[in-house]
Amino acid sequence: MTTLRELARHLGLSPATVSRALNGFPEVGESTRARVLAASEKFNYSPNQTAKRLATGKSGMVGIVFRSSPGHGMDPHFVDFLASLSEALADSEIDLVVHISSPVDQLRHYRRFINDGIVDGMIVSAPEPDDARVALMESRNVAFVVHGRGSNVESYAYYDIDNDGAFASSTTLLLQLGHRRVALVNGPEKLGFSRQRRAAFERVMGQHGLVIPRRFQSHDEMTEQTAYDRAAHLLSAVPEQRPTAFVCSSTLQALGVMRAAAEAGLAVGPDLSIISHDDVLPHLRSENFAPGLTVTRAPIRNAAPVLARMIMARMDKVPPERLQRIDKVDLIVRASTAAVPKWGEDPWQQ
Amino acid sequence: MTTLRELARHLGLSPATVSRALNGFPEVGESTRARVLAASEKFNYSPNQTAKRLATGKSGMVGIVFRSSPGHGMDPHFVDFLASLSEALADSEIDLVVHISSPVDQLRHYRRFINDGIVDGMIVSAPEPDDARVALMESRNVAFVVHGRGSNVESYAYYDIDNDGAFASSTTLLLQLGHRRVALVNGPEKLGFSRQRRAAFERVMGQHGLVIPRRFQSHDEMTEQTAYDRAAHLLSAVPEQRPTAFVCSSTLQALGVMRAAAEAGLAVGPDLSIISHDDVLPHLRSENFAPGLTVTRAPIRNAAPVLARMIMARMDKVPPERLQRIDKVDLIVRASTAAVPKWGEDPWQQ
DNA sequence: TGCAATTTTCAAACCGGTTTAGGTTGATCA
DNA sequence: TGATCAACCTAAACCGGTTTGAAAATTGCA
Repeated sequence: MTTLRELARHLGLSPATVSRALNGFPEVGESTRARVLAASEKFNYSPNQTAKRLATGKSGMVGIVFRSSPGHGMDPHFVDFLASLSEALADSEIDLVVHISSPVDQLRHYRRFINDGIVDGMIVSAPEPDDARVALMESRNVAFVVHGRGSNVESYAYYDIDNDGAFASSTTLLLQLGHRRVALVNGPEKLGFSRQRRAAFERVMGQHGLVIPRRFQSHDEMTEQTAYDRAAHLLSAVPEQRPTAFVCSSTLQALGVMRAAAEAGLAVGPDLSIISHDDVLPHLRSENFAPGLTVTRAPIRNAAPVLARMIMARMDKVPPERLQRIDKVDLIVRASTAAVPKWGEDPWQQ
Repeated sequence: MTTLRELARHLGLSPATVSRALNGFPEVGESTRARVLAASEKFNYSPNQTAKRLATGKSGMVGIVFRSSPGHGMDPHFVDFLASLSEALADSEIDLVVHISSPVDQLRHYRRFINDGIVDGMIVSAPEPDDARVALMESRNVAFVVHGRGSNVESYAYYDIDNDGAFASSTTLLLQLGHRRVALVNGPEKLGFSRQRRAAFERVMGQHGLVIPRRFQSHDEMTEQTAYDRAAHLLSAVPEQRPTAFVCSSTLQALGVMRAAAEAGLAVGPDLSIISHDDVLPHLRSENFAPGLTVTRAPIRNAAPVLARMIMARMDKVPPERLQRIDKVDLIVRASTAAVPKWGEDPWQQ
């Protein structure tokens, strides 16, 4: 391992000049810079990152903490997000330090990242309205960006999709098709995006004078199995008490509902409409479902490059208000949605 | 942020003593140590990791590079491994730096980790016989441990499962049940574990005088879809040219074969036997398959704590020969394997 | 040619820990 | 009482970069 000092000695220059030459400072003569660059190449010099960090006070690392519930493994959404994020950051020579922990231990990992000065930025996923992680980072003055929003009035840097627009469109479509008994299969109740989605759903339904009984909204882990359980239960009711349409928060959940529909002998489309939000996971292509699934589409991968840019901007002290972005989502209609069947035209009976 | 020097000033001690007191050196008086600990608590002192690293020359970080093929996302095996590894390392205050890259870019990431002194150890997955990553790390004298073995005669530290034993048992079981036309659905050809599995399969078949035609062994990415394609093709042949049993390298592949069997109108068990290796992924429980899948079982999560201990030992210069472990795997028989049907008792016709 | 203005380079301090090589104590022993 | 030794503590060097403040070299202009 060549050090900067050695390189300087070989060149008959001071470490200061070599450092400046390598980092592109303007106060170095062009011929000198060329010599330095050549020598650094020749001696295969590569600056010690740790020393650099100590001197500059920047670690060049960004931290991220994923949740993994004990028996469940990691949410495929997180996995896809992680993969695309790693790619997006690699271009900027930023390294990603990943911790995976149970939901309860999250804060412990954040503290470690922050107290020990391991990273100079954090990326937060799936925030809640008054998120403890956010509060911690704000009090410590750590740069961070958020994937999603805890509420509609956050002051931090975030990238979010237009959950409100997405679920308003979905709900409106179902209403236009004549559906009245629509059930919502949502994500965990506390999470920001779940709230946004639920609010949009209830608002649009409300505007049509429809009130959704409690049991036709569920807030759970977003797995195929829990959605299946939920849907199977609802579909086991007598026809006039069954939903004629489901709005799901993820394609995994939609799969669960489709399985329940199949078991109940209902044809998806003609007998039962299903619509879902689609984060476009690699192994789960909604266009290949049978029948093709109507979705609001917003690839989770799109978030990565944006958040990568944002965290770098935040580490350069760009004010967070400048770093807030909400992307529209597309509504893609396929065969899983159709006009309400005759037997299902009445709204819920309270 | 309190520094060590500030803490020392408050205590009327030298930084050296404080450092020693905090790190448990014996040459510090017990009363002094107590005072230091109390003060460090009171001032909420936490040593700057970067400074520590520079001084000690250790980074306290371990690197890992995962492959993610473009359209495919990350292999669920890797994901599960990552999650358990992160947990295992967290206990030792070791941080995991994760890069995710396409297979071709792997070496570039390894170089970055090593040249820039980001990590002081690497964890390698799915090695090949003359693995370029291994060669790089050996030439640079970097600590590393390997999940799996490139060949049976490696000198590095590794944790592997007894692939040979597993696939020998599976193959033997099928032969005992009367099967002769057994097809192998294996992982990528170059990888160490694929070679071990194939070798065991061919050896046991050979011992019974059976030679497997080329087209009845496939080496591919381990996805449901490719296994389905492969099996569907084989099962489309006339009955006397069809395999009566499949040996799969992962439960994902077994799912693909089961799907192909269903479409070919074959009942898994009575008409077609399927056996698979099972890494016990959280969402894919082989006991819940219909019918239950006969497997050789070795949870991939078991590897994490072992490898975590090993990499720490390697960083402490424990010689790699001491750090080699191969775990036996269990053969669990369920309903997916049964005696060969009458129409399938003849071996392959060349 | 002379002197100020501008470039270019350098010595030294700094980041915040660890570690080496010595110093002080006070107790022990002859 | 003075020498010896352990126990405890400290000053200063060190890790390998960056950055400040000033000096040296070059250039511009009268």
